[in-house]
Amino acid sequence: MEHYLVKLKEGGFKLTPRRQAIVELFVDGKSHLTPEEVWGKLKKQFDRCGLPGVYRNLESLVKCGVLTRIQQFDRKKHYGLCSALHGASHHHHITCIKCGKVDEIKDCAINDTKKIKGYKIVSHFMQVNGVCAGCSKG
Amino acid sequence: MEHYLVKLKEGGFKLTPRRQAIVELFVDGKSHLTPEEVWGKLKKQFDRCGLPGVYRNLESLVKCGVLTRIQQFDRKKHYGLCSALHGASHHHHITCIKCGKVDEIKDCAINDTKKIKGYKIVSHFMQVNGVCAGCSKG
DNA sequence: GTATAAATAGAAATAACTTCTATTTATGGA
DNA sequence: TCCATAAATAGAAGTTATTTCTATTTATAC
Repeated sequence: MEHYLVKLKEGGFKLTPRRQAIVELFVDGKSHLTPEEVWGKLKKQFDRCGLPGVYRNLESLVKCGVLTRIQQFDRKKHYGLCSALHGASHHHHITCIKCGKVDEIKDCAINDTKKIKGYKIVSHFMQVNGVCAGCSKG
Repeated sequence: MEHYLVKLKEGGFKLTPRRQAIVELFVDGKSHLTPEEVWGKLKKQFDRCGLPGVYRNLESLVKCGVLTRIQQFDRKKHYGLCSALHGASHHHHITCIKCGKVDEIKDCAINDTKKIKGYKIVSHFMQVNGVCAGCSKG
């Protein structure tokens, strides 16, 4: 938890109660959330609480490396905790389609210096969806 | 071109002028397009032409395997030609960020029978963005 | 404490996409 | 070649997620 708040400050962002609460949601919940879901949970803690603020904070948290955006083929934004400790070691995410848990995949065939089919690679995105050990048992 | 129209019919879809024109756009343009972009080009060919029809047709073309959806981190849908001949051989896409050209990547470390970190893999998505040979020269 | 810029709520606006209804059209069979 | 049918269509209206705007509040550095 501490670690994430440090990242926020390092990114030049202020440490507000809203932001702390949002980070806590992700740390405790261990799942990925949409802005609306975050808002729903946040409203329980704060009397007055605006959805636009949630959107802005989620993007701020992405900018300073606390969260990562996750692609789903719906029209919503999805965010998950980016738990790569100590900076930007290259990794992707695997998401449990039952409970929403997000884990990391460290090994990845792509790296941005490699060339594929004559393309100079600029960036890449990978996401794996599956059922986690816990949910498989259930 | 012919090949794609066959796929449409095989999928139980009618072969309408709209659909042929849409497929042609992708075949000729060799790039990925948003529904709005498709609509813009289509309006030049057809006097009356509705945007909802474009959305529906693009989804139909995905269903029969002619097009594939491509993820970008904007709020728009993106479609590209799915040029895997003769059925669903597993592949991903590499997109040129300059000209929008889409190519295929055949080798992929992930396959859906494998297990990662205890997860039973259900599906995965990969996209690579780069600059193609042609655009690198320019 | 106080000045400052950043963060905030709430309202209003935007943009992308979807649904609905009536009309038109591709297609397979007579 | 004509006809019946279900599918495809346009255009209008609706929906939903996200963004912008304005005035107010608040974290932080001094």
